[in-house]
Amino acid sequence: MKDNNATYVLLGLLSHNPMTGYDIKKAVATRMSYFWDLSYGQIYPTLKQLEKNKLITKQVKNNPNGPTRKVYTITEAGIKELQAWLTKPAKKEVHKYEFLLKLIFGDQAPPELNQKHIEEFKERNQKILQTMNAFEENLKPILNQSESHYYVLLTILLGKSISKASVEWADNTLKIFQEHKLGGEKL
Amino acid sequence: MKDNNATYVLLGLLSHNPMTGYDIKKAVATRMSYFWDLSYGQIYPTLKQLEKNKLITKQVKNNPNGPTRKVYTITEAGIKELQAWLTKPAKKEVHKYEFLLKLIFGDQAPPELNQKHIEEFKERNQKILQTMNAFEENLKPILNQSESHYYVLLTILLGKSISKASVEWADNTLKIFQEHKLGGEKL
DNA sequence: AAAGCCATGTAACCAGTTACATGATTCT
DNA sequence: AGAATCATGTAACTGGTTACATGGCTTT
Repeated sequence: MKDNNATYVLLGLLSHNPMTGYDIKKAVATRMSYFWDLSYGQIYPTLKQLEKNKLITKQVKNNPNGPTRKVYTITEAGIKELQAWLTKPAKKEVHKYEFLLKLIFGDQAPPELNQKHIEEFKERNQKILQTMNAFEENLKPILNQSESHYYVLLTILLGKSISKASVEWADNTLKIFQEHKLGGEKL
Repeated sequence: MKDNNATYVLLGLLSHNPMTGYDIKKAVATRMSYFWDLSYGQIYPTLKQLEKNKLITKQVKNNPNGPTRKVYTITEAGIKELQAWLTKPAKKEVHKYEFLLKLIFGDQAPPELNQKHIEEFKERNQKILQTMNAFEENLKPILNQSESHYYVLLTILLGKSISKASVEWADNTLKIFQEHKLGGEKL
């Protein structure tokens, strides 16, 4: 049994609801969009492997409009596996900020270009903030329906804080760029 | 010529100073620690390939105390390649928060465990904050020595803002956990 | 004496992306 | 009519990690 994170994302999601691979993709792309990602190239093979290890079971449902849906349900053994993983300390966060890679070598580029990278970073974060706010609004009215919603909310709140801090940094930095430009000097 | 990011990290660093593979590893681990990482398994093969493509040149320096140092210097063609890459828009940021993956499935675990994950996240971010503050202090006195230092500073400031926001989120979240525990209810 | 740093590198592996293939239904 | 969504999946590739190998010097 492989113990990569993809495995536990699937087990975790299936611990809430039986789902198809397609559903899982969508669930990750929405409620985990800020901090995780999974492609079909990971999902389908992992589902197959989890089934083989009896951590999930499959029900093939005939679908009149479209291909047959394969709905997966977590087993007792699957729940145990998930819970065991939860007790292990989390690895440290991994970040890849390609734009910072470009900015840190900014002395090799015209200031306008550096500014453009910062502006685009700002826009990406504003978009994330909007998405997170929308999730939060959707979540609020159903918060009492399931304990799991509280935990989803917590992850959204972190996404919001970080995006907000990122937008603020971008604003401050752009201001500095602007001041130096007005003065006619190089940064 | 491959155009993965490792290539441009090396070109960028070498655009500031001639360096060995070992130096590059250390430079990434310090000034880029917040937003990038490279292993020797990427560095040495990439250096070889960059040399073959004449974007960098190698000087073998005999080293009395230890193995021979291979110092790499960027060429004109290398600078051009770097600058061309800088003009391309940056890909969006990639984040992996394994602890959020554990937290989002927190309904499958005892509250103390979720709390522990948050506390460890907080500690990681406090450590980063300390490191960033130390970098900032080291940078301040030499800020005028080279334009590139300003750009390094900007990346440090973003790292600081995000870590600060993360610590604050952790504090707020832990407070909520504490309140619910005192009240005897489940979260 | 042992741990850690300096300094090189490779091979095997694991993680993750992308492009492709298929095809019906539903929305604009 | 065309685009998007539903729904499955694989193969080839790229990116990145880890473990190993080597060995002297320096610090505790």
